Amino acid sequence: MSTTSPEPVGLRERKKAQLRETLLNSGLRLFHEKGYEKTTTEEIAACAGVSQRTFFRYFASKEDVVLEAVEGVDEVLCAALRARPSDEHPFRALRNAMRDHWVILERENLHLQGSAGNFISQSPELFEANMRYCHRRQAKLAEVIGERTGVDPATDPRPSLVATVFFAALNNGFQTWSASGCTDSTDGLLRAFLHQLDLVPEAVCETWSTPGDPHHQA
Amino acid sequence: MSTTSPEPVGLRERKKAQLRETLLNSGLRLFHEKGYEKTTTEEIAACAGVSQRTFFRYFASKEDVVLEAVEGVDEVLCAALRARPSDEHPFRALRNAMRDHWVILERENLHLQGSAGNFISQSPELFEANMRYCHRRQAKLAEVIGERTGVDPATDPRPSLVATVFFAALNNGFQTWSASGCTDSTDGLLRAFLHQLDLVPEAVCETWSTPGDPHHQA
DNA sequence: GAGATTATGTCAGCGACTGACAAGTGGCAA
DNA sequence: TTGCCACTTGTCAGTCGCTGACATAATCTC
Repeated sequence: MSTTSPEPVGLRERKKAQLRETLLNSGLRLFHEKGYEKTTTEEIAACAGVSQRTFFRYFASKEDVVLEAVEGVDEVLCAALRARPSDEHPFRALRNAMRDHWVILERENLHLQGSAGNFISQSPELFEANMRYCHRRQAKLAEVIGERTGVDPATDPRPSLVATVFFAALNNGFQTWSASGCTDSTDGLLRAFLHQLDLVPEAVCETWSTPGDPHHQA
Repeated sequence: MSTTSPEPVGLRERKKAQLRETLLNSGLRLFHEKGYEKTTTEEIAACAGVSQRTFFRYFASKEDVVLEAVEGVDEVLCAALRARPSDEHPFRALRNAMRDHWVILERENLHLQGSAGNFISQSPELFEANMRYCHRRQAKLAEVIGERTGVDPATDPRPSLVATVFFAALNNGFQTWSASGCTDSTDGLLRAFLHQLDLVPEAVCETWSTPGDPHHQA
């Protein structure tokens, strides 16, 4: 794995971590093959060679399998955000981190988390489910934004607001992308994301361009 | 009801509409009394004097009962938005429509939809569920924004982006409001909403105020 | 190697939700 | 009014996500 986690020492802990990953892989693979809805938790468990009950001892819900994968992706995004110059405006930094993060994901595309991100993007079935995660995910992003700007997300609502708006724009981008056929795999999606992010200022404070001119360059 | 719907003519249709409303009222009342999670669909059905199966013939899911009520509230919001001067910036108009809409809701507070809105606000249990509706709800808002600005939401992504960001800010406001005790019923919530909405420009494009000065007047 | 922890399987059960079938009710024409 | 048709409803059985309880088996500790 690319994510740095402390290596478990005992045999028991090693087996546990191993089973968790087996379950995760089984779930993602089945979701990819048959679709999220058509995959049952029993199948995931059977695929990993354990009982359904054991599956639920490792994952609180079926959705959590997806969330687990997404969190891996988010870690890369947070790292990319931390790497941005600290004088960049938070939202702009997030936008640029998104672009950087995409490159990193593509570079490490062999990793599971990366393919999980793709698979979520490719399955409109998961779009709504993905939205549900956002408010869990935004907390982490808000944390990093708080670090960058030197404010405490617990007292200042702005970091989480930035994160929330960021995900909102992403969701919108995903919608337009999937509405427009979503033929190309990842490149078009990134473009859609960046496009939405760049439209946000106009959508909330800048001059709203004339209706006769709906198009404009990125 | 405050919502204008064509009166059903036949006895059959009238009974149907009546049962639908009975189920809706039963659901909302039980949610309010026992909480959303602790209310079963069987109880709602029994409370309305029908079988569970019949409940699911009127509502696709338990969540849809809440959505139904929220949609009533959204209609008021859309009307308030239409009433705003057309030269107002879409996001600003939405923000002001929110304030107007609140007044209307309070004035018609005896109506069911209004109390439903309150009840959702008061139940943190429903916050996550509420988020799920947003992307259904935003489509309607985007429609009205499209009317106002003279662009087609199907081709121009900005109306739905405005709506998405609007709901994102609202969600954030709800979070901070419920995190801070949520003692006052509705007035504090409106203030939290407006506060978040007013922070959005700063969060995405304007100057990010210094960390040493976390507070600022509304 | 014995005893205490911990992980797992099995089983039974709840609640949301669905399909199928039978029975009741309203609408309408002869 | 009668009789037929469409529609609505209840009942039943079943699926799936998810959980608690208990017994068994694996691991860890001494």
